[in-house]
Amino acid sequence: MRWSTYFLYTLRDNPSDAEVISHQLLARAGMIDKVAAGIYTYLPLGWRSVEKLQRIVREELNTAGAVELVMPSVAPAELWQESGRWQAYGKELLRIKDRHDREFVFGPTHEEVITDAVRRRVTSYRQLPTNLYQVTTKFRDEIRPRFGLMRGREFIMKDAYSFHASAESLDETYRAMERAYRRVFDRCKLSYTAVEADTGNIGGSESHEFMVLASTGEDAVAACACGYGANVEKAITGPIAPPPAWPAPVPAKPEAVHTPGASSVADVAAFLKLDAAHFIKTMIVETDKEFAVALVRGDDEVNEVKLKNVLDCTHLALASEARIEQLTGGAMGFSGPVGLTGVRVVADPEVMRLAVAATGANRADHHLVGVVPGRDFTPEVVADVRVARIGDPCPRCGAPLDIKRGIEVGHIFKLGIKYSSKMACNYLDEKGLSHPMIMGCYGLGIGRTVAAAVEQNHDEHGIVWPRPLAPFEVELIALNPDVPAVRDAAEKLYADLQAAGVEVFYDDRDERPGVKFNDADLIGFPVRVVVGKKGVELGQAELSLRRDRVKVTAPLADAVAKARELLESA
RNA sequence: CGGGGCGUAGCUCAGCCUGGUAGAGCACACGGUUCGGGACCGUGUGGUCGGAGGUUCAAAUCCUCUCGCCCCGACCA
Repeated sequence: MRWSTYFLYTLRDNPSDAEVISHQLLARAGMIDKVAAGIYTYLPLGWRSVEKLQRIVREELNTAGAVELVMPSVAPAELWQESGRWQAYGKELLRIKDRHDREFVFGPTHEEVITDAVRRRVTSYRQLPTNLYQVTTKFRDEIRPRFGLMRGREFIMKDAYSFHASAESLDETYRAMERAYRRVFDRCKLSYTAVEADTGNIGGSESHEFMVLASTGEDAVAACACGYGANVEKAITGPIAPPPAWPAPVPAKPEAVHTPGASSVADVAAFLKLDAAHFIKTMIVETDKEFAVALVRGDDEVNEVKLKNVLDCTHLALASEARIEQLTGGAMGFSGPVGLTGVRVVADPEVMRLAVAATGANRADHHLVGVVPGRDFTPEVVADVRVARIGDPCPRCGAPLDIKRGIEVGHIFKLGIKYSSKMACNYLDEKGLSHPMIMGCYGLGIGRTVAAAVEQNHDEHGIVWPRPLAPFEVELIALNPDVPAVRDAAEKLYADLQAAGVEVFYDDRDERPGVKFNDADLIGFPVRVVVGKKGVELGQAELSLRRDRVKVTAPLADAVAKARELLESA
């Protein structure tokens, strides 16, 4: 491809709305173009990367036994009403009406459509398992799209759905998909980790996320050298260190202490000369079902995802000040579990391990000290609801956990019968009995993976594409295209590289050398071949790898072979 | 949805506080000099100052409303 006839326009300045490096570089390199918040055009160069990733994904999924199809973006509301998600999905679901006022959704995911397609065809265990996938454009009307391709509203995603007659069969496919994902990300040369994850509103029993490690990642993952890894939403830990010894005799019953104006744990701890870990932090929450109270140790934070699962609810928020006063009889900021009635109390195990503690007195400007869990209050539920912290013991081996940030590029779920039971997607077993099919679903963000690759592979000059995702493999630069000898040498190299099957992008523009070099660094193809006046006089071309930018020269006649050699090491 | 910020030329931005003929750099066009790491000189093209309403002799500038975009938070597969 010749630059002069291609559609590539690089930017000298970062777009003012680009925050993260992948967004800045993809925009400056002329690969994406924002059309509206969270909605992008893939320009020709960007689309080539996307297509390369799609090809890799298709190859690995086909190998794993999945079969490709394409479902429509727009689906009738009836299917979503049948699954219950018309109600449950919320505002992220883009709902549209046609000219007859019939309601449709622009699909954010396709469980309903695929389940409908399968139930109308598959009726016997003999037809199972089956695993279907597509690579399509999805739309989720995110509250706040951001970070370019990393959290768009419209985005390209590969989604696969498998149907089974047994949990064993699902497990087999789940493992096969996990292996396929590993091969995809390995082939893209990405540094990633697969971690245990929460299933969120999709539902299901088991779930893993594939995280590309990057400081700009939106998710935090807890990881241990022993191999344990989990999204912090899900991460569990071993028992954490107890607080320092209680500095006074433990009273027979809690004593109220005047703590004027001090409601944060840090303030009260300083005031009472106690450690934050001596406190029981009391959070009053409101769910779609009830009000509830969550207790964690004073130096811990409540993990809302874990709490949601414990309370079995879909929405959860902090209760209003008025509600808190009504439920506890005291001011906000001074709540505690002692004497609380009429609400479910969920205590973290670390709270129950406290020998003695301090907490709010349910009375303005007062705290209770000498509270003994189990003696002075008894929670309805004891369950892990704390956020894992860096340095906490690994639940498997006890070593300190590390917490890193990651970009979620893939997520696989064991769905179970959540959709098949609601939508009557059933099969007959060998005895003629009807059962809902057991399902799995497997998502992989295409655009997000390309963005993650840039986050992980760049330097101060621009993108450093891993070869499998690079739009082109070689950038050929004719430094002085107006010099006939240079032009001829470059043209011959261009033709020879193409004949050798190398994806070559030929910068034949009438630009100054500096412009061409800087653009080459910015768009970041793995190998650069430069033909200039001095080199041509010596019969030489200059080659370099984008990764280290170390220049070597080779006779023009050997330049193609040298370029291929460099590509192999790219 | 709460808090904050920004909308002025294709891009990045100044001008707004304190109302008075709309600016710079880059890009683009033409001429010339240059040509191995984002050249220089000269000339030139290009803007309903996001939109609507209001105040005023006069509004990019002040006021009201509205739309869009960005950041923080809440939310979320």
